[in-house]
Amino acid sequence: KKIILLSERLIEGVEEEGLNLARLYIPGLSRYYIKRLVREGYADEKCLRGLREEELAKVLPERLVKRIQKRIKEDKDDQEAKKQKLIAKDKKLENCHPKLETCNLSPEILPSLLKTKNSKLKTVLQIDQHRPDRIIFLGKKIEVTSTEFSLIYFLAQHNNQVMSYDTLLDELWKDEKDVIYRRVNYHVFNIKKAILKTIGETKTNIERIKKILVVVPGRGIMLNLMDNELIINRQHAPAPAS
DNA sequence: TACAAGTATGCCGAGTGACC
DNA sequence: GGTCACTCGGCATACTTGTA
Repeated sequence: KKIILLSERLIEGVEEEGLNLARLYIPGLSRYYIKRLVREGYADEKCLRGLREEELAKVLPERLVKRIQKRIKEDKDDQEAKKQKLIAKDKKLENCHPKLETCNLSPEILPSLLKTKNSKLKTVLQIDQHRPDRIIFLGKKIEVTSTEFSLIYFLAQHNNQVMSYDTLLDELWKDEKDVIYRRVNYHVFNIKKAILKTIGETKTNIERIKKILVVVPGRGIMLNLMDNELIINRQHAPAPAS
């Protein structure tokens, strides 16, 4: 246990007290800033959650503060969404399978009994909120920048919906007034390039990427995946064997 | 712990090519 | 010819890393 802890410290370059913060994998939260946070007594996500923006800004640069606040907000929203989803699922199960009610099975087990054939389809895109430095495409890790991650994450949250340039600009650059659609294009292009570089720049792959990251001329951009082809993880996921 | 140097990132301007 | 998507090079800034 001590050796595991030590190697984790070596990898992250922080003291033991800073490991909880390092495990958040927030881009820009380097060992230097982790140390500053620990020194101020903010050693984990819980501490950060209780902090106001102004307090965080005393220790960290504004840009990093915004990034942390955004992560905390998304975590909160996600927990709420999961709760609602579970409630809805339970209700659905009660209606469709009245007999199961009498089996004393937990709500966690019930859904697995009702899996459809579709759930066996291969995952195309996997996004882990705690690893904003990469996405997983067809089982392969693809490194992305924080902006690229935010973009793909937003598109994934609105899978199969054309997101207009205005919406994307509002969402990703809400504090800036002079952003132009070229920025969006630039990052979309970078994502495509990174994916193709990893999976291979063949004609088939190029076509496939075009069908998945659809640019609708004059309207916007859409992520086009089946529900079962897309996984958005909010928890630590095991690394793929690539 | 602090700082200098190196690296990564984000952005813009400009250019190209495809399509209508 | 106009519009749009894509690409590249260069620059400023933010961030990371090595080290005294």
